[in-house]
Amino acid sequence: MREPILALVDLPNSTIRPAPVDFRPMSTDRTLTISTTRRGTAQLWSRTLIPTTREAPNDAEVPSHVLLHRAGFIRQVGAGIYDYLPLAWRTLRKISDIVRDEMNAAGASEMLMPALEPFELFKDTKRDQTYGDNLFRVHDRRGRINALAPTHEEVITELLRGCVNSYTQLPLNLYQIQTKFRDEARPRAGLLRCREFIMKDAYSFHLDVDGPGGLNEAYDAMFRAYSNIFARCGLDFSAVEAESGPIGGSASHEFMVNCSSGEDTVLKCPVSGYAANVEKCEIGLRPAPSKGYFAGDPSGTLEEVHTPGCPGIDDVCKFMKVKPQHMLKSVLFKVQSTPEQVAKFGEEYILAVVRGDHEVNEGKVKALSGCTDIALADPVEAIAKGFAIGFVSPRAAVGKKGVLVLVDRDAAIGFDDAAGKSKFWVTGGDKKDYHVKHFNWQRDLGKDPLAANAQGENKGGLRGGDDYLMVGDVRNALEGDPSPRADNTKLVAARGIEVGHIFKLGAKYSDAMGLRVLDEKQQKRSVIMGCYGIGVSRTMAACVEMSHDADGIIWPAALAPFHVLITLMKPDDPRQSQASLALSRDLTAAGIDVLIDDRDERAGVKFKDADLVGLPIRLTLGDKALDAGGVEFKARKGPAGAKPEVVPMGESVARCVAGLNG
RNA sequence: CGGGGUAUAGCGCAGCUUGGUUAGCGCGCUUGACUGGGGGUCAAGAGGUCGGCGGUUCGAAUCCGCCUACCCCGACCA
Repeated sequence: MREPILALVDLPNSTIRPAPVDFRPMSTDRTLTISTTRRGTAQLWSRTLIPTTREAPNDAEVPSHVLLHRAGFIRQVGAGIYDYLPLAWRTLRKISDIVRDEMNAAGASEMLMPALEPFELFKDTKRDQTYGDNLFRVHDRRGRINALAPTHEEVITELLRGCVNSYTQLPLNLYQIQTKFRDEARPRAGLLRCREFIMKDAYSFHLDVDGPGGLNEAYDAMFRAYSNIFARCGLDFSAVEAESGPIGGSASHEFMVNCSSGEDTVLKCPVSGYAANVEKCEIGLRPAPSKGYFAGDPSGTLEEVHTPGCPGIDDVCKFMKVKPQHMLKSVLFKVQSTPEQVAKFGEEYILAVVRGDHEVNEGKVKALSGCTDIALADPVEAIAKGFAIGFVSPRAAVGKKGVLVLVDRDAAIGFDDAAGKSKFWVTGGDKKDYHVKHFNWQRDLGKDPLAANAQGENKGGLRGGDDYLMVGDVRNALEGDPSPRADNTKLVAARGIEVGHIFKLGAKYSDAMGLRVLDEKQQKRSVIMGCYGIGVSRTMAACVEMSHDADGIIWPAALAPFHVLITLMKPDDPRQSQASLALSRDLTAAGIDVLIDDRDERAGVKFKDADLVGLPIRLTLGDKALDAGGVEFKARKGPAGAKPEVVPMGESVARCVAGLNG
């Protein structure tokens, strides 16, 4: 067996398995000094676990999954469950450290809550329902149900209820970095959608929304902190307006790592800087048709077409040889009324109509209708009410009480200005297996819909209101749509991976759980909350998605598990190993983390692994460079065929520092 | 939850259609020799409940049934 490199540092000869190396600088002065400067760490490749592989498992498809596996960062344990090996854990720690740094600087305090929670807590906020099957349930020995926490709003609100009762204790911002659990319907894409993942979640508490100490102030501080965090991580990211989703609340922003393989679509205005998730994105002013909405003669006689087994737009288009943009898509929502409301107004529905090639946006339907509590109608129930699901047209609403029709601007066209003729519409036949062509708004809804609206005819509408039909924006924005923030500017689409999300929650959780404080006027007031999440493990994967090449990962210096890899050409050679130890001492003293590849492998293997693992700088120590009194310096990120450069030993630390900062 | 697919050594795969000695191949691993700056060569090895259970059969990796796990598309998704 070859002489271990470690024997170079006076170690007892008796140790078979080498003891940890003392990488501290040799000094005659053994006085302990306290330093606030971070010292880098050094690690021998042969004495840690970095199981690189030439091939990835067949299961891995996305680049981050393949590369994190091949480079020895992660191993899969089960669906959506992974081991974080030493390199991964170092990177995760680096992310967490940056997160802590910025959260603390923004006035938040770190704490830790349990992963296991009594199930009752989720019943209090009805999230046992809204989270549904995504909530992991655990039965204990007494048959009680516990939840594995997917997030901690309930726990922290409950905590605060017990210890905060005066406005003088607010505002507060508390956070934790912890493993979260979600029983995802379909875990996928390696670390990007897991059932167990590491997350930073923060919760802020306020007496007011506005003013000093208010929610808006904390929200803005978190927005800045998040921007700092992702910038310091070295990520290319965008902050975009977002839908707040089932967690509830008003304003919300997502932080997206810009990456073509991302599964979220964002739309950006190149002029104003406005950016939003496709689910949230507003659409700017769309030019109204010259003759007005719904105006235009029929393109022909309303004609029924037998379309057996074609409930979907695609099926009909194929069957009838018509383009989706000539179809009307009608999507039925049911208003979620209380029993009292049902007694007063009956069952109520909203029919959203968009062009066949567009998608209905539920948030916009809520906004335009003024109904915040709606859900896709149950097909069976809807059919019983006379809506032929799959074959519904706007005509289905005519004559029915308690139905509001929302028509997207692009679907409310009667005369096609661009084509210079009446619009040809295909839509549902309102009975199973039939569609109609030559649909015309004015003729087939009985009268000019907007005029009928104004005159209170047609007897539709919600909650006794007058409108039975409204025209507006009820569809998802698309690339090329007008920007809502700049004239004559089109929205541009981009893909991203969500790594952070901040919300203004309001009093949703505090009201549900009775978290109230006494204000200066002795009044009980609901506490206003915000919550702020960062997917730590997802950030690591997103970084790899964003930054890799055919050879492997390319880590930004801030997230690299080690900053510098010293590749020893001949670990057995005393001159080389001695030089590597001296070099690593100097580097760690300068705060640089060093991995020394001391394996007895061929050069090719070591270089391939170096590229795969992707540390920012590789220093190669071999006879060539040593004879020249230096070390070879090569940046991982750089021109593909760049020749390594020999740097004099004395300048190597400075070069590394410069390379890492640059 | 709907649709599709896969399961054979640590990883990637062949064998199955048409059942039949000891289940193969590449990578990796161990030992040795030669090598030594981009996954080297040669030699000798170790490593398998063929995902599980049941059935058919003289005989099952192979045929049949059930189950499980994992992956992909969709639905879903702070």
